[in-house]
Amino acid sequence: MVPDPLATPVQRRIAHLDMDAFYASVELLRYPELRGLPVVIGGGDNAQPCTLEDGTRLFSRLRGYVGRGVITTSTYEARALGVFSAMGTMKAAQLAPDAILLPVDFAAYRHYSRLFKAAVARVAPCIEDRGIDEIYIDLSDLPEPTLPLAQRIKEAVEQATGLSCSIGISPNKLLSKIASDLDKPNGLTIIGPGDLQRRIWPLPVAKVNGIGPKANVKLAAIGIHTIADLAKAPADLLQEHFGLTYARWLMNVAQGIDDRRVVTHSEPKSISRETTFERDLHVTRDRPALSQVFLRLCTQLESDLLRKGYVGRTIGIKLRFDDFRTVTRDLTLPAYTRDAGVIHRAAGQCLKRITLDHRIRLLGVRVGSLLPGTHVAKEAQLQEPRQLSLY
DNA sequence: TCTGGGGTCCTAGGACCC
DNA sequence: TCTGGGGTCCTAGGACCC
Repeated sequence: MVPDPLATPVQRRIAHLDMDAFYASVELLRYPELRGLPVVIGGGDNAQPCTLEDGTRLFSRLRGYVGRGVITTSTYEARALGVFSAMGTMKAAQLAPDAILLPVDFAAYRHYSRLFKAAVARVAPCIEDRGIDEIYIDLSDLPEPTLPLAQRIKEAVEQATGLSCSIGISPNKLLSKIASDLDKPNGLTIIGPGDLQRRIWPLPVAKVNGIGPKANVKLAAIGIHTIADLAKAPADLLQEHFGLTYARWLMNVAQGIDDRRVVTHSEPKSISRETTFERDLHVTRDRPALSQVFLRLCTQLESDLLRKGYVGRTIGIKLRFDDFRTVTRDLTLPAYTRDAGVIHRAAGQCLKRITLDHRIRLLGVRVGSLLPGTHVAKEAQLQEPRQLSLY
């Protein structure tokens, strides 16, 4: 039977679950003696703690950090000192020189990510992955009342990982995402009818997922700071500054309207590798170093594609210059590939199209237009390296 | 004290085809 | 010879997110 498009949509029940200070919390499982201290994650391997013969551990401090790293996560104690995600580590060292610095350990975070997602799935299986530390969950088809259900999910996560999370629940992703942040850490916030004006409207517009720094500045310039301001804003004013599409979306946001589904499966579109150099490299003088990194990125991509089972046919490069200007070039090949040599040659073609008149800060290589590799073996011919020298 | 690495989506212009 | 649309693919840049 065809669903009636005019039928009243059933109220959904969508949860957003966000792990609390995820990377830092995983590190605290491993180093419990750091609980209660300001700790930041973002060091390189030289920030690795060392263990003395008597078993006591020595930790690096932020003081004296030199390099181009950024903080990926900080404990709530470090946040109290003004240290937040994405802040340059050298700046963080100014603010909190005595904070503990730990290196990032993605393998460990991925492990705990799998654990918490599996635990949630046993309670509520309709899950959308939103990265390593957060998910959306569609609870609509579960019979249990919202509050005990949410508590059961939090307990399942705690049991499986020893970690706490914050959950927001509302009829849609937009509001649930905002809600999960309202009572962190270890929060549980349910947004029901009538809560929009009381709990959402007073918030700054930047709390909305999709309003980033640029849009925030533009909104502030026309006197819109809170979501209530946005709700009061005339439609034509918004349209004048943001265009029809984005203006409509903004107006829906202010009314708490969002029809996006919870997407339980998606295929990757691109895979990339990039690196920022410790110092900006000179195109000719540092040629050997640049070439070596360029080749390494391509071989890493080959193994990423192999491990994940994909081939791609759009090869792209990304350069960031010393003035932070970023340029990209890409090239679509006639056949799919995962071969490092093929990627390297195509990326080399891309590189030739860029005027290199500044030192280079970052180099990246990307493979897009991905297809699952097993399918391609039948449907499209994998390009052999020898054939590629024709290009 | 300049700002990581891995992604997605959107826009917009040009090529090319019908 | 001039003037059209529509549709798709490719490319570059930018905003945004975790």
